[in-house]
Amino acid sequence: MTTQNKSECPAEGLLKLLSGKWKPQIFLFAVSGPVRFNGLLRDLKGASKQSISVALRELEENGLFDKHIIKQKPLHIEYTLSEKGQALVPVFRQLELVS
Amino acid sequence: MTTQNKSECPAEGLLKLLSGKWKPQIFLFAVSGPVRFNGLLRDLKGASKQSISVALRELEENGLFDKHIIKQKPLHIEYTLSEKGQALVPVFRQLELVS
DNA sequence: TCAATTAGTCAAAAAAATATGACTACACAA
DNA sequence: TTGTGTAGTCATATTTTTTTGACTAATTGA
Repeated sequence: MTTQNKSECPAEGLLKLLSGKWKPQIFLFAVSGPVRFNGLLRDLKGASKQSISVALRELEENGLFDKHIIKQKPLHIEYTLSEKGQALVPVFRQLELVS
Repeated sequence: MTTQNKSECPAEGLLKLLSGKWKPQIFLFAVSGPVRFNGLLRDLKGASKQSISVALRELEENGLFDKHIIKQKPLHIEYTLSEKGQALVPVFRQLELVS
């Protein structure tokens, strides 16, 4: 750590987390249902594997998404909104109203 | 414009605007009262003139802050939350609750 | 008139975020 | 055993954001 970040806006971390490139879109997709790596790669025109990978990891590490390994038939991984993630949905809606 | 940005999360622009470096802190200060360029330069340890200048301009251009030229005694400029800016305060509070 | 305070701008450098393209590894079907 | 789909990683560009430091310009106090 540097010298220490005194004060700070409490919402800052969350704002940063949610504003990265592709994050809002990924979040929006996730509101409608589970999201998958390759699906996003197809749907988000212009997004790279790397970006999607990083976005999903960060969203998961910060507890907004849950990562589920589905051992069924095709064997794949699903990302879904966690409870904390769900709690953000109304905040997003409010944000839209302000725009 | 490039090819065109189809879809998009409606809150995306606002998220981007608010998540830039120093922006959340500046916003937080503004909730307590008018903010000024040199005041922020003093209070935000590590922030550069440039960053503050850009942040204030962007917040103003996007209608979150109002810029007032105070012709009184010391003659200075004050930035205050606009109505739209005020409308964001409860959103920030909600955001804090989620964290 | 000299120095400080106000509020910036500008070009260039440094740092951080994203994209590119190659590569890995497992499962399944033909 | 070759090919397809799954889900990535990694090193290296490229792009964007932020910082640095020099400079401007008007106002005020001494």
